Amino acid sequence: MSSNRPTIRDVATKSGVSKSLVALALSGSPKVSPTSRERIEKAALELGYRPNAAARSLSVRRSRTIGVLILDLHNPVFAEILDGFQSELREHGFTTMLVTAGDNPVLELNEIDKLLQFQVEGLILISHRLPASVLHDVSVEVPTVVVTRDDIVSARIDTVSNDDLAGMTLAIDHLVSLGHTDIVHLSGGDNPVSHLRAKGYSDAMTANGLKKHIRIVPGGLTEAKGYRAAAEALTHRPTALCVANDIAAIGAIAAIESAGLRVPEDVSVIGYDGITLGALRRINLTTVGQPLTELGRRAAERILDRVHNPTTESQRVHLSAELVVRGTTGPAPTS
Amino acid sequence: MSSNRPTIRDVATKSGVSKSLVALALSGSPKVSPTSRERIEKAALELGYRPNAAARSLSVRRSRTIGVLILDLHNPVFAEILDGFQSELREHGFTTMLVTAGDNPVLELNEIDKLLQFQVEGLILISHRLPASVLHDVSVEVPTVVVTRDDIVSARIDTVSNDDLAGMTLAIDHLVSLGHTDIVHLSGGDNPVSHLRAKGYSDAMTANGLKKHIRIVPGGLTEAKGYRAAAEALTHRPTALCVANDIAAIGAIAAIESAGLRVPEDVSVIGYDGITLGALRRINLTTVGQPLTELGRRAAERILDRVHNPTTESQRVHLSAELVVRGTTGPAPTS
DNA sequence: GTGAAAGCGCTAACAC
DNA sequence: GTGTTAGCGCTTTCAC
Repeated sequence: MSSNRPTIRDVATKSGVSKSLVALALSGSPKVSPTSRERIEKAALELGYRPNAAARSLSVRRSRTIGVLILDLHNPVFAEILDGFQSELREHGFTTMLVTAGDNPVLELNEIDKLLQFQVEGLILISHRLPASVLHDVSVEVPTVVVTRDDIVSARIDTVSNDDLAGMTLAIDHLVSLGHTDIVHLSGGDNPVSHLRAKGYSDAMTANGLKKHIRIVPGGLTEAKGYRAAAEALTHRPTALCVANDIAAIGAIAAIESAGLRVPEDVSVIGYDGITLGALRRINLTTVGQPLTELGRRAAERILDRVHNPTTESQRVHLSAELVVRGTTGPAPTS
Repeated sequence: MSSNRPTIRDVATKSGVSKSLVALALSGSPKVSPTSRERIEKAALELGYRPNAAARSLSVRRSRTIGVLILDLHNPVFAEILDGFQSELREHGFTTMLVTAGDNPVLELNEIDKLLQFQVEGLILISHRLPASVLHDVSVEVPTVVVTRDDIVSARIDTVSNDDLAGMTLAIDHLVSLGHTDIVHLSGGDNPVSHLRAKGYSDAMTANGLKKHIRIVPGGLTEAKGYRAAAEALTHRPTALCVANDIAAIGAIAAIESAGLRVPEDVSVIGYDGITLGALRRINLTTVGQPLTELGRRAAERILDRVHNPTTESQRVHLSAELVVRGTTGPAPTS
């Protein structure tokens, strides 16, 4: 189109020097005379020159860009993780290219492909549901770190996650210590993290001698799905609901209340994630908190490491979750 | 580095044809014999060929990318707007490149610069606080649409926003109809949108003959700031709080309750934005709802239009907000 | 149908 | 210090 943006060539002619000298000057090389440098900088400024990243990337064969795929921007969890690595990467001169694919696995793959076409130097994948095989293929091309998921066992993929199994144990032990036995798990649906949490629930129940009480109601990671799952779970009158994540837990609470029951007097509810959403202050949700920002920070650290020495072995970073006791859990009702 | 990603040249040699034929075939040109096409596609697949976006962008001088600057991913408002244009742009073959700058105006400018270096073909700016002069400079280089803000009067910038003035009138009229007169506005701080909403409040109060009751307490757009502002406002015991946005309103409610007051029996609260956050279902916030996804959709429409015919005059799209009466507003207490 | 060649804007040897 | 040159991977005339 009318793309008459000034190029390095324009700056060169305007300041009466060669292209390469402009390049040198603009990259702050010491081997440029002060006079030339000044003239060049002046010309660049007047022209409103802005380097073309595509051209540079093509030439140096480095994009200095990290691609980030986020599952769902609606869940504050992701915004918090993002906080963690965005600034970190920026400090190291990397731009982050952020894409989302809604809830569509095909699009997800598609977006990763686009990221790769842009020659990103690394990939941070947050809570996707891509099969391990695809991830492996991708990781061959570019350093990849997967956040909030540690079920990937590839020598080329780093993972940064909290220990969901241990986290769930925290939740169940807490409920058991309050006297609960009829603890139902509202699952997060068919994705790796949710599978893990469901397993954590079962394991912890078994460890507490409550194997017979294990009951999992299929749910999802959204508020609406938490609501529906809770409504179903309630037909058997459990005394506690252990929910796959905070957002769904909020939905569960709504369901409990519309059933005319009180939280935590009649039913206790515990979530997972530890989002610091304002609205939660009021709900005062008991939950298992992940160090979200730290998760992001560590992801940046891993990717940076891999980008700089591509041969390093992959690492699996585990951060521990902690129990955050607030107002939605209480003693089991003594019916 | 070890960048041995296959190029079009590799595909060419492997399939025994020329570079240009590969390009033609891969772009689906009809003037390629079925035989060649098949061979080329097979080679591309086997090699795992992926076109280099930087090279293409350089060659065709189009990036097919739209840059998006979002103020703060934590506020669900932005995620919803994003939903609106992301899919729209994708359908039209554009990739969106998303950046955030936290709460830092300098970084914001910096990020825009980066976007421009990547040769984005359009810019969508969401609720930034950049001065009009900067915006103007940017809009000269690339089609720009500003969302949720309409105080920009540049012939080259499109705006897509709701009518904050009218929205505030809705809020105040609602409260007045419930018998309230002591209505305090908790402002959103020093940014264009908040200024507008504050003005809307004042205007509407005046229109209702309540000019003397006008009182604005400086706040902010986060839950914490809403909490603090409400705490201050409460010292004068208003009967209603009209808050700059939903998130801050949630904070305000928390403040009211910790002061031992009830919502809405003692104090009514109305927010602004109409976020569909799960947690809100429980709080049941009365608010002025903006058509957020639609706002995003229209932004995409505008940018697409401008990209395709750069000479079109800029437009100012106004969408109307609507009153969403829920549980946090009620009749003024009959002290 | 297919190939050769030029060029997008930049960087990086390499000469001078 | 400064200029020349080649080349990054791709698209796109233009011949054949």
